[in-house]
Amino acid sequence: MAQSDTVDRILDAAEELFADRGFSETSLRMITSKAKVNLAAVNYHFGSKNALIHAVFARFLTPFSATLETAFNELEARCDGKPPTLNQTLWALTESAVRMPQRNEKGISIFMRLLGLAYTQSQGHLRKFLEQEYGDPFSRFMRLLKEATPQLSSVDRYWRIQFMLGATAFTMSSSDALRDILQNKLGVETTIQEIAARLVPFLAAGMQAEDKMLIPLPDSHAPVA
Amino acid sequence: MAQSDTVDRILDAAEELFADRGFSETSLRMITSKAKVNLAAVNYHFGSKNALIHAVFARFLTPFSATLETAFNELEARCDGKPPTLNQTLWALTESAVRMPQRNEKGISIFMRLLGLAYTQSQGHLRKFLEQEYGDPFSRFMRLLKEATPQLSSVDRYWRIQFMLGATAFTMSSSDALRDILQNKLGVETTIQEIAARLVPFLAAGMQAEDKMLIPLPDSHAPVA
DNA sequence: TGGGCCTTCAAACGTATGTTTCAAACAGAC
DNA sequence: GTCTGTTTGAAACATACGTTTGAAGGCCCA
Repeated sequence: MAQSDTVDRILDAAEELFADRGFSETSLRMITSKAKVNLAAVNYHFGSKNALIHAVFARFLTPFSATLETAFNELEARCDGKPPTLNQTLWALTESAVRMPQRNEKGISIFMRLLGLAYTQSQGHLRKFLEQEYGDPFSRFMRLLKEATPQLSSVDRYWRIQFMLGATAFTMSSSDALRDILQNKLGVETTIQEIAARLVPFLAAGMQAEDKMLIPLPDSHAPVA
Repeated sequence: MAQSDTVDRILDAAEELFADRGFSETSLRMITSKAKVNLAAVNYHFGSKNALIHAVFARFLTPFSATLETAFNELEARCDGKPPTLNQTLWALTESAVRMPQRNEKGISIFMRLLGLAYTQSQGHLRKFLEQEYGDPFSRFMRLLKEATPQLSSVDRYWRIQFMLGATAFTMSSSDALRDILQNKLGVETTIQEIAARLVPFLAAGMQAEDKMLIPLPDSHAPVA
């Protein structure tokens, strides 16, 4: 198949370049020359650069959200009635991500970085696209988190979820570089699974921290309640 | 002074636009028209767009790193001999940020977002600039963290610091958008101080989580209590 | 008042971008 | 083999960008 070959080569090149340099900083010419296809191929197959960005996300996110859906189904079935714990919920997500069939060894971390970029760069179109295309599994995850942390106020939970997202997206997105540093400095090898194994307890502990405020702001500043 | 007026107006406009839209997505023409100065003024006063970006950071970071230095000094003096605790260290940082004299009410949050962007967008020149200009207080902060968590292995500490950085950078880098969402969904107003007050305990709890691993590695679907 | 210096201004420059065009190459069906 | 619809190719398009230019304006001090 000439077509699907071209399409996939474009998607592969775009995915990697976007993850390396961001969306605006990656030109169609970089993508097409890395993919060894004609410049016009992008607009022919995808219609526009924005549509290509969406396609890159869809290629990963569509199967992933299906995997996640069944993982959540199994989890809820196993807990019949009772809400899953925070650890179970986090682990169901982590597992689904790690188990995703990967095109290559850096598949997952590339994609994590893309998600982080999507969240950070205020590319309006991307946010809208992700929300209306994959809002459902996300809402479900949020619901599970809510049921697993009934002791938190809505506002607390909201922010702590953001903190979790941040720690995850940030770490995963730069895990290649971080692993290299660790390798050089401490001579330790690390797999993405091991990172996840360290991350989940960190997140769970943070999520369940009891106090909003351990230390009063010194002197002149009124502490935030 | 006509000059300093122009320079400051450019810096103000640039700071805000960069925070809103990122560096590459903000053109000099947007900046100069928002600042109501001539297009050439940027290259005249700063030399280039990159130099302008550096100047935006320097205007905040230079006084901030001085404030931070004295905060660390005071903290270590107060603890005479003993290493400051994790919470004290985190708060010293947070406090210094919050106490910075602000040009306007959104000063701090704008700048936090800029720092987040600097960390995520892999603008090479920016990273190099920040490292060699403000690397010292950062190293000192790292040393304090190490002394505050002697129970952690180097590897554990390394990763958990990455998690903290991630949660912070990521949250700050999108804090405006997040606050908007929160405002619309729950009708709650949030200041950057309140976000910080929620973030620090989250980080401290995660940093001090006792277990590396509650859950078996993902080959088995075994759940966790 | 006039000369020198710093600053502003409008206009242009060269380059890079996303997108379009249209002819050539190709595939499969009859 | 010829025809038809799809895919590639090289080139051009219009636009936006960062930067440079050279003249005009404003200010201070001799």
